[in-house]
Amino acid sequence: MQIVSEHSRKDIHNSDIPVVCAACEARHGGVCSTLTPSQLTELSRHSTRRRIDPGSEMVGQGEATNNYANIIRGVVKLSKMLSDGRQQIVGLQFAPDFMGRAFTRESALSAEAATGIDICAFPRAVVERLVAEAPGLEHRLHEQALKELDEARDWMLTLGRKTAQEKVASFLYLIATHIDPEHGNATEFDLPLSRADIADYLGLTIETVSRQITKLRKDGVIRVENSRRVIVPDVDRLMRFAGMD
Amino acid sequence: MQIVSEHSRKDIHNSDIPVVCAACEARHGGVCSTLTPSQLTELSRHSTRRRIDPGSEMVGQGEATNNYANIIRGVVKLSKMLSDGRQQIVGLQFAPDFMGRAFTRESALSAEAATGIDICAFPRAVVERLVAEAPGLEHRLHEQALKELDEARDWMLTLGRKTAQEKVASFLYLIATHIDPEHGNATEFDLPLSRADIADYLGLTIETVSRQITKLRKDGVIRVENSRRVIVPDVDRLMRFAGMD
DNA sequence: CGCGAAATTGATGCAAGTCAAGGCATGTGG
DNA sequence: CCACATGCCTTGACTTGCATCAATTTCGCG
Repeated sequence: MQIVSEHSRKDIHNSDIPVVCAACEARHGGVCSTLTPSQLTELSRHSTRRRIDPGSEMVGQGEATNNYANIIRGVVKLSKMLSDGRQQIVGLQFAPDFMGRAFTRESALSAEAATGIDICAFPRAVVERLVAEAPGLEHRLHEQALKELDEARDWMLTLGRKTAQEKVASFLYLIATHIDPEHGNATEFDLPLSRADIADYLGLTIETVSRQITKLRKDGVIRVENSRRVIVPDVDRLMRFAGMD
Repeated sequence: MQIVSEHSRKDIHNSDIPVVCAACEARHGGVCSTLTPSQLTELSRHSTRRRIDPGSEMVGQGEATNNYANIIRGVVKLSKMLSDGRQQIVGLQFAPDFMGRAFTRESALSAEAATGIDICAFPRAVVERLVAEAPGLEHRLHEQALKELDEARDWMLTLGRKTAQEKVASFLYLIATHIDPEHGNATEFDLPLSRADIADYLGLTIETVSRQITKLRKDGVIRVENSRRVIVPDVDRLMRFAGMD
């Protein structure tokens, strides 16, 4: 867990938006959008910005979650493990998602930075107090939970019923539609996950992921540079390879 | 979708609990528990009891959800399908779960009665009005969403990383812990799902499910009668076969 | 009893896993 | 600047677990 924390302690007039928040990339998509300026000020007084290195664990499986956070930049992977070490990634969170679980003290998951990330973290207690007085906030958290539930169920279909080829194509399609702001027909991006992580997300082995990527490349569905950078000339075609119509 | 509906239109004093609700099996576990007597009366004035036959579809994939419902009795399966017909069950709902999605007009799922079920259904509009005035209700719905999210993620681990044997054992363990009120070390129950449904829930084929059940039987982990009735002499042992420690 | 649906069982094939070797970057110390 | 180590990724040869195809068998029910 890395450093660079920075309390915002300026004397701000209540009706103004705190400077840290005004410049915040997550201000509109994130939970903060439902708060009044004074609530935002209250929250920001207790918030800390953190930069976290790729690969470092944020919350271990079974640990108490004492903090909530908005992801400002980067990708977080949520995963579960069996006692013998088999692992499954059960969700990815992209900026500006909200992280941490309202009303549940225990996390059954471990959260780990897939890329380098920036977060804006708040202590549990402050969030819970705000939830009690701002009904819009709970509504917002509820919506986020429903969105995650939909994503989880979509992925269950992928895990249970798709072939390795379709799984890998589905993953690439997911990344293409979540990372790249472009929504045109062609797109290009860096994979936020290693082959090992992709395998854990898709319920496959590293070797199978690698072979399927090679196959998609040979079929002209994607082009690959440096094994991390992917170019998708035709997103619709990728989607068809993913078994989605 | 089957019949036997019965409006509750008695003249009830506001401070009393409606008779239909007083006798309702779902009153405590379900969403209704957070409502005041007058809100409960309001809700019950618009509610209908329905009995639904096994196998009949309640909401199709992509259809609008115009009703919410509490499950009074039975098991509902939520599933998703690919365009070529491959199917995956993404969740089971047991009484007294709440069904239907708050704040989302489209269901990306289809809901089907796995067993014969009884539900208590309310129109969308009434629920939404109550949510607006009863903050406790949204909290309750939020909690249900988080519970379903946890279950979905647990199942992702099962789908992605467990062997066929572990998957079937996991399913039997799930049913044992959800159907049977007994929490002792031994238990006995009827499977609410056919082999085909079990296969769709586990991402396997009917044949593999059947073979693994036979194998568990030969290993003495379970006993089977009439192919639906299952006896688990040692639940902890079943749990170990499910890959859970 | 006899029909149809559901479940079991067996034989065979194939997709994905396993095991093992090698490639390709990036880093480090001599 | 090179020699060597290290961490990913790719590729190949082989194995295996589950799917597929094909009969039966059992169950539920008129």
